[in-house]
Amino acid sequence: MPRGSSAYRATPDRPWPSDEGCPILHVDMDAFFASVSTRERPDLADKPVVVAGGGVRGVVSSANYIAREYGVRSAMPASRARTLCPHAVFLEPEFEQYAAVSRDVMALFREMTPLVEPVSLDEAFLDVSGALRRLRSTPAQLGERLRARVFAAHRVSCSVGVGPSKFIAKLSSGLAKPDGMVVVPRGEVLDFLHPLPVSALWGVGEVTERKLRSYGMETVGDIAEIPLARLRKLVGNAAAEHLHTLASGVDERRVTPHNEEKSLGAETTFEYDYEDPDVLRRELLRLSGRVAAGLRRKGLRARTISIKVRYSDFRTITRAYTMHAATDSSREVYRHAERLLSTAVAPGPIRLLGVRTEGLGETEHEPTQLEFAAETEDSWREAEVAADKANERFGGAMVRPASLLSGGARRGNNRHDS
DNA sequence: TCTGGGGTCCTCACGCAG
DNA sequence: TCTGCTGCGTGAGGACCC
Repeated sequence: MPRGSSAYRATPDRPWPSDEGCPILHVDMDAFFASVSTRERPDLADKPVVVAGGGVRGVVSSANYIAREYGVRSAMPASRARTLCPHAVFLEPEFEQYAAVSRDVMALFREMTPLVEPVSLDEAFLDVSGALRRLRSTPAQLGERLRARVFAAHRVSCSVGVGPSKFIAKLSSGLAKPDGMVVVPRGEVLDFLHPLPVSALWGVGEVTERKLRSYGMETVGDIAEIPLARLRKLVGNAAAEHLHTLASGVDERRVTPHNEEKSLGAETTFEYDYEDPDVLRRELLRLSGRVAAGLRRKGLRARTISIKVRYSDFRTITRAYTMHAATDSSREVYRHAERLLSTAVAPGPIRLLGVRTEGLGETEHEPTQLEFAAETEDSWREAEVAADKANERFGGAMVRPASLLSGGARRGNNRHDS
């Protein structure tokens, strides 16, 4: 950007730029997992720290800013991170702790405004338009107050972007990192936006960036200028509309506190590739149980069951089956997943297996016609609900199918298998 | 370098029905 | 009766996000 991101920051001799008409805040925790895992460890304060899943196939979940100076990035294979920064301290992720801190931080946000939309454990959008008068503050003042409160309560820093829309607020928080705040005035959106590289647009990843660059489009301004019809030919209708609108500084998406879930799944990468049908079936049973338990916990049922298989050469396939009636039964999910695996998947060494459920709807306790036909289904479900309660009470998977009691596959980075 | 896990959304192909 | 068109549901795959 011509003015540089510093133009949108406050300095000791210059106040914040105008935040009038900028009610959207994007709050992003700085190197969240690494920060939480090291906040009780002053001995690690000046050392590179990498949080990465265990196993030979783990990837980096988070790296502190010292490790990033060596080129370590999240989603990078842990083996690569070790090569780049051999003296870094590698920590196992502590997901329960991250989730607990995240819950508390989101609760802090909700004290300011009910319009909080969590994006992930470590970031959220806030619409503070209703809170301005009540708290007698401007958006920038609220942003600074939030940052101070989060640090005081949890000793982890966060960055805040303030803007007229979600997209601008999100870009701003990225520029504010680490531990800062950026305000982009409503009247300066296009000046801010147009010099940025095309990859700054939400929805432009590696592939689309390559494509756009190959047609000479380097900046967001280039996207705004190109005729929509030409952009459609390049990236398809929906993406073209989306990119063109964002590049013109328009983003009318609201902050929505409750988004309905569209799918629920679980997958696992094995430490070694497996081909043995018994091992694969056991893993499928475990994954089906986890997914169905998740459905029951959330009061949901699914109509479509799909499985995902990644072969040793990284070729990935999915196979799906849609049922007449929705289910939340582990047994039912497994039955369809197993049939897909045995009939629709070519044999070969497999590194990843996944189960996903889609077409979600809320649980209706009135049994469906088909469930009447399947006389035993209700009693199975009752047994599964009882098992859920036992697992909830005693923690972990205390109650599980007998076939899971021994001889499982060696799994890699199992995030939720505590 | 050798690639996790949990998601959303889009495109395209195909079968089916009107 | 056959063909083309259109809309819809489904399935598969891919790109992208955190």
